[in-house]
Amino acid sequence: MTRAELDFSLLLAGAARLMRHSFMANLRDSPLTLARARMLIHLERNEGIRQVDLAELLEIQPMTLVRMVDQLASEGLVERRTDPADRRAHRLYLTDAARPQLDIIAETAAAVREKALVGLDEAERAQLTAALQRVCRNLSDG
Amino acid sequence: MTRAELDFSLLLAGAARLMRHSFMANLRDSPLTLARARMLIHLERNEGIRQVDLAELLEIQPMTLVRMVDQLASEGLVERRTDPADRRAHRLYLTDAARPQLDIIAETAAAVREKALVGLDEAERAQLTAALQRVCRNLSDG
DNA sequence: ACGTTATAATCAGCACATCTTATTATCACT
DNA sequence: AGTGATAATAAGATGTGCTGATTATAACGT
Repeated sequence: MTRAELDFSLLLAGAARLMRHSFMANLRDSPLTLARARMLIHLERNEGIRQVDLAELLEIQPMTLVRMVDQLASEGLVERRTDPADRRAHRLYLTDAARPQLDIIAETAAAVREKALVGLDEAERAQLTAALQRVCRNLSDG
Repeated sequence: MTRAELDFSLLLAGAARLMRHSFMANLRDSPLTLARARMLIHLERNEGIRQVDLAELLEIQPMTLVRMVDQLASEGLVERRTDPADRRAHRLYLTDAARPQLDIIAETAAAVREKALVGLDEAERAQLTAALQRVCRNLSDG
């Protein structure tokens, strides 16, 4: 661990990079990536959401979401249905094929979390979670 | 903050993404990015390092580093010199033009850190840093 | 001394996540 | 009916990473 790693930005970026490696290693045989998993999870909790609203939830640009939906749709995990009340809009739904993928995501996330948090007790884990949530809030506004 | 954000992997990835946005916003008029900044910082502390060794330090593939060195060299921030003792190898050096960039990096990192850590006292910041370092160690091995 | 193997860098080509700018269809409001 | 906003998308770019193949050089074993 060099001194450079002590800087917060690099430390956070490094942790995220390592976590993503770990996540991907657990998903080697799956069409999923962390970003796609993130999208599926949000979709599970917000089925029927419009693309523009999901993009805002994920804090990405609508066009970025279009591409991700294209991929997930081509893999048969997500379905676009035109909104009957607004023919400009598409509403997004998970397919049956997506359900087992969501289970895999949950297992993978649990495995990565356990590996990442080895040596931290419950209180420390709660503190870390709370601190990261605070960081997200701080960086989100403005 | 949805329930999905509570999952550790997504929370960490989200925090890193927001941090990177913030970092980039602070560097809008610069040729630097977070990855390039990371490389320059490691280079500052290890001038004359060979590419393969820097790649290992950064935990990226040598080819990935070649591209980054190409970019930084084309911007005049980094210089390749052939190793007199091993004509296969290049040793990397910062140019004078890189020094002010390193100052900018330090300022940007400080600004981002302050924005990210608003509302956390010194003890909480130290805990967060320690926890993230532990996470990095945990995810690094294996 | 020579041949094999390992190493350093690079070429070529790809994948993913992300952006910006512009376009099209549709909606909402006046 | 006309104007402006909105939803999705097209087109094209960038940044960050990968794998596999290639070239030059070094190191080692016999």
